[in-house]
Amino acid sequence: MSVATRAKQNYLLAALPPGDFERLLPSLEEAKMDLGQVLYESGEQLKYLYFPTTLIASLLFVTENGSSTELAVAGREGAIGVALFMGGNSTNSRAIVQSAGTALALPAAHLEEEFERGGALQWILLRYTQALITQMAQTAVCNRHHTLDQQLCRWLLISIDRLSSNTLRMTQQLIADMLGVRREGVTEAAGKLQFNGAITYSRGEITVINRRLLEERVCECYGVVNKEYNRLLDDVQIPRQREMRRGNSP
Amino acid sequence: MSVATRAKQNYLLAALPPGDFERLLPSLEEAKMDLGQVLYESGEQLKYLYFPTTLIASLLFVTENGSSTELAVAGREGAIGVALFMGGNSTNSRAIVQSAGTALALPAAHLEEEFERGGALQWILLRYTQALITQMAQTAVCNRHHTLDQQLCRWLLISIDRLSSNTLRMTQQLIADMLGVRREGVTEAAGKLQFNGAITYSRGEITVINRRLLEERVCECYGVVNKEYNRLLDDVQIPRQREMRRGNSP
DNA sequence: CCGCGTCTGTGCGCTGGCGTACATAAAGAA
DNA sequence: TTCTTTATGTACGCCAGCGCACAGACGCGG
Repeated sequence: MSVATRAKQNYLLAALPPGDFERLLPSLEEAKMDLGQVLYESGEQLKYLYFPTTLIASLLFVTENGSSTELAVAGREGAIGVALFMGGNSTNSRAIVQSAGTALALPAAHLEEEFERGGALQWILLRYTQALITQMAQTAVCNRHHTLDQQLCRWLLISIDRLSSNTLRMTQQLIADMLGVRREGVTEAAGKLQFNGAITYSRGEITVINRRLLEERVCECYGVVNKEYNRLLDDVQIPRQREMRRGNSP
Repeated sequence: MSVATRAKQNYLLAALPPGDFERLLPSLEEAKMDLGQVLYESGEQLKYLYFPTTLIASLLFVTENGSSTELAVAGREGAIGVALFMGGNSTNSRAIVQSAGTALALPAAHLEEEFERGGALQWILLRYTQALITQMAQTAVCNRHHTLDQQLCRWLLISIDRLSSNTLRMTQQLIADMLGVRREGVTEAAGKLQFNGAITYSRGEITVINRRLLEERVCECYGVVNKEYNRLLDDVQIPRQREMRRGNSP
């Protein structure tokens, strides 16, 4: 598969107008990554902006005492490493691969160069960042107000939305780490979902067999974030018909 | 007090190089706002980017059932309405005045124009946004892992950091709404702090009398966010000595 | 000065999630 | 096979925070 074909699998890259897309292409490096692999570490100088094509990554924060919290998830609909163009070049969070696959890596220097042009890439990345902010904000809300059961549903939906299959390779321990809860809590919540026929699982493989049931149980956060993504990305996905600038004149 | 003098009270504006600063000045409108006043509503088209000079604003998300969560706080060290330049021009959150005071309002059109230049203002606003992201992320972490007692300490410190006094006009009910908890919970936590001599309060007025005690009790989140702000803002505060571009070459 | 609205204090039962400890079960290695 | 590791199930006590109900207490307006 050519890099161009791969690149089209990432929604942000696919939304670039032809000129910008082709200018970017030679700088993109394919990266195949396994479950648990670290894209960047907290405080570390970022080297690449990653555009996932098939992988999913999780943005985690790890506290002093070792407990963690997932702040957001990014897959083919987004990019990983926004601190590179926002300034600072590093984050407090850690990004790890939640589902193995490939991404295209854009070296920091090329990203900066392209971002500085102030063209389509800048515009798209900023909008995506806005969507990412929404996701993080909703995570804060969800952590405050919603039950573990609901959060697990949300997490499962978010994950399979970014995959082409509805099977995840993921132990309950790992899910617990993402959600920042006890593993036993996940066991219990997952048990209920399995009992209700929403999912099946065994030893590190979870399959969603009835998506509707998850959607019935999930909290509003899932929908809120999706809606906001769509609002922002709908604009992005017809970039050629729009003026490549900020503002939303009709 | 002249607009220029006022503008210098906001750290972001103050950090602009003379040229950019003066170009911006005529567009800035002074706004005096009271406690509880809404800067923008969820989903509403933003009209201004606000640079607080003395007021503090709270970014809130309100869920379907009416409970709320504070996502971040912004005062003279920042700006309110980042969605304006990030794209989308609206947010899911609501911004309300948490402590009465003044702000300078930059109309959306002027902001866009200036942002498009890709100069100092863009650079500073993006960095600030990165800091804001950190704050939101840490709120998510804090909501997950830390106790109400700790969160109240954090909230108090964040607030007085943005004021010149250490007295807040704020009822416990309002604090509870910000933190997304019960009012009774705040009463209890505040009671402990008063007993320990960290604060005093009565009927909508809280005074921090021993900051150290708060710092001893607060969770790591407070420090993490501050440190990241400083890392990002230290660069900003010596803008004339730096090249006004991204990257952090020594 | 009185009355009323607002703000704060307190009590009680409930539940979600935690910490801990240990039991079973499946996959892989020898 | 048998042993070992890893994944999942279950149980028990504990506590933070919730929801609810109501009791002072302060302050303002009439």
